[in-house]
Amino acid sequence: MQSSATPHHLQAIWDVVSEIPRGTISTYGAVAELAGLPGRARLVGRALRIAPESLHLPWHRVLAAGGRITFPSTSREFIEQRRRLRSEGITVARGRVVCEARAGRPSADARIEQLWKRP
DNA sequence: ATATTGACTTGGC
DNA sequence: TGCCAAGCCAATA
Repeated sequence: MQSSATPHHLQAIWDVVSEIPRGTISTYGAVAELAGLPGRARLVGRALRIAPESLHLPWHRVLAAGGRITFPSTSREFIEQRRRLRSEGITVARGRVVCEARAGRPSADARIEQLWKRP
């Protein structure tokens, strides 16, 4: 039997993130909840940090509460995340996603809508 | 075994 | 807007 090296909760988090549609965004907290781990946003951050490159997760679509990018504004990660978001048509200003950019995806299915809960 | 850290969140001032 | 304290908890030191 396989005593998996990857804990169940990490896999659950990666699964949720992999389902975030292109052009839409979510938050660490929301992902944690959908993964069945309410209140454990930090674990989501960690899960993304150690995620195997081979999974090609859309990590840039996961933001901190309020649509903020959590990396230092001068860091390579910050620049890269902002670049990827913009390439999907999402507006980013002052380190955060602009409201209109979040709401502009009414077509997303119900499950995905739960990802973004703060207006 | 104890202390600190961190890709977080919420509430309060 | 911003800083701080709590709550969160696996990984590091």
